[in-house]
Amino acid sequence: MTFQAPKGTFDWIPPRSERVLAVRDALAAPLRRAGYGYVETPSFEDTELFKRGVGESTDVVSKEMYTFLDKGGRSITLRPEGTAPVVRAVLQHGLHNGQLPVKLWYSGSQYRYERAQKGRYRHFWQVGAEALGAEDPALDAELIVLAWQGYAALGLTGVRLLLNSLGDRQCRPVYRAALQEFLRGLDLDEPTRERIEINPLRVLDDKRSEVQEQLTGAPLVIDHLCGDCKAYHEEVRWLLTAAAVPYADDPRLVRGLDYYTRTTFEFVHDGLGSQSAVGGGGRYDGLSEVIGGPPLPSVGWALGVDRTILAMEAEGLLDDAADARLVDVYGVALGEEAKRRMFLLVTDLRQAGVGADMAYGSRGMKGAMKAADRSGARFALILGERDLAAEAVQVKDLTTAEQTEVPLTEVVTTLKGKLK
RNA sequence: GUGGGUGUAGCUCAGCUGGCAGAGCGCCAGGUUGUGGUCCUGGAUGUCGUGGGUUCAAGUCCCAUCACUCACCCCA
Repeated sequence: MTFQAPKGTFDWIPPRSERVLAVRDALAAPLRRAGYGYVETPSFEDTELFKRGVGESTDVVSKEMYTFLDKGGRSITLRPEGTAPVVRAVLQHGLHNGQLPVKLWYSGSQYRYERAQKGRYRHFWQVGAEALGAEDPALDAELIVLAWQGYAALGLTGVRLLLNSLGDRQCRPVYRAALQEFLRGLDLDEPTRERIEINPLRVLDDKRSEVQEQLTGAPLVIDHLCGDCKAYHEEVRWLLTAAAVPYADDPRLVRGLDYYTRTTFEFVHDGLGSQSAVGGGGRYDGLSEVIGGPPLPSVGWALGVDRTILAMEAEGLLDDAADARLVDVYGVALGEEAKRRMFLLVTDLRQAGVGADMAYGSRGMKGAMKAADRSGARFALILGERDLAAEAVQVKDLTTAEQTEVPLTEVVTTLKGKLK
């Protein structure tokens, strides 16, 4: 009997798993430099938080949540997204009672019950950022710039930024009604007709060509923005241009979650199979109130870690051989006494900050050297009876095959010097 | 939830109109009893996804089932 990872999930294993850490670090670094503090929230929350925060009309809530009753009869849901939990944490701890905006970032697992395909899994990882409690286009622009810098730091060149505004509580309802009227006149299937009444903006996102063809004359949000929203949007665009972040206006860009208002954006890439977004976000001025808090206009984004790795793979940015190289030094000991001494030597090296591994088990010289080679280490340390007698170790450069004898007492400093 | 494709060694896959289970890579060992990578030789590993059916005989044909995968819907 063997087990496998649950349907729709997968494992990160070496060497590729190194990229998970690297991507998280690269995406988080710009945030830390911009004053975002780290927040970690539970992987599960009260189901009601998502129902109200994300919106009952969304697919995420209506069919993609992992929901169960705990032993106390409480309805619990594995988080399908990170924003609502962060807002909940901010409200719970009163962070918004201090200086605003509250700037936070997070990194963690998300769960959605969906049919898996390339770039879309039931368990996935995101790095997210939220700036809460301030209505300022500079904040929207700041977040977009920080995400852009994160992608750039990873070497990605194929990420494109799509930008739109969804309006606010003044202009959005007017637009919504106009769009509904237009959509009701189209020839659409039943599920789509239902969507017109529940969440009409999402119809614009339909990928089917027979639907897209009919949408050519659809009213656009951008034409219905009120004066405030228009000015806000123009300022965001101006700041992005000034910061030299290229973007494309996409008047059809909408988002799947109900809480978005005004600024909406998506980072897209062509290497994700049928998916297109590596990251996305926007402004959510009404979310706090929806879950019982005070008005707290905010903006944020979430970037998919596994999708970012897919994008990097598509651009040929992954180097498995380099990722497999974990140590710089590899010990090869011959005989029991030498092995004991090598164990201490390797421990000393690690203590001194030098990555070191050694051959375990009962491999012969040849096998141990082979292991040294496979480890990707630059140097092999060879220690046998002769060397022990001489109180020395053979240091072999595996790239040049050059070998020198170094006194045991000097090995650590010698290697530290060579690896500088 | 719906549709297509694929399940054979650790990995990538071949296996024709049914007739002894295969290759490459990887792994282990030897060639070299203290030296890796290249090279040579040898070796181990399979419930051919699972269950049933047809047949003298099934990896191969039929049915069912499960898994994986890609796509739709939707989304990071």
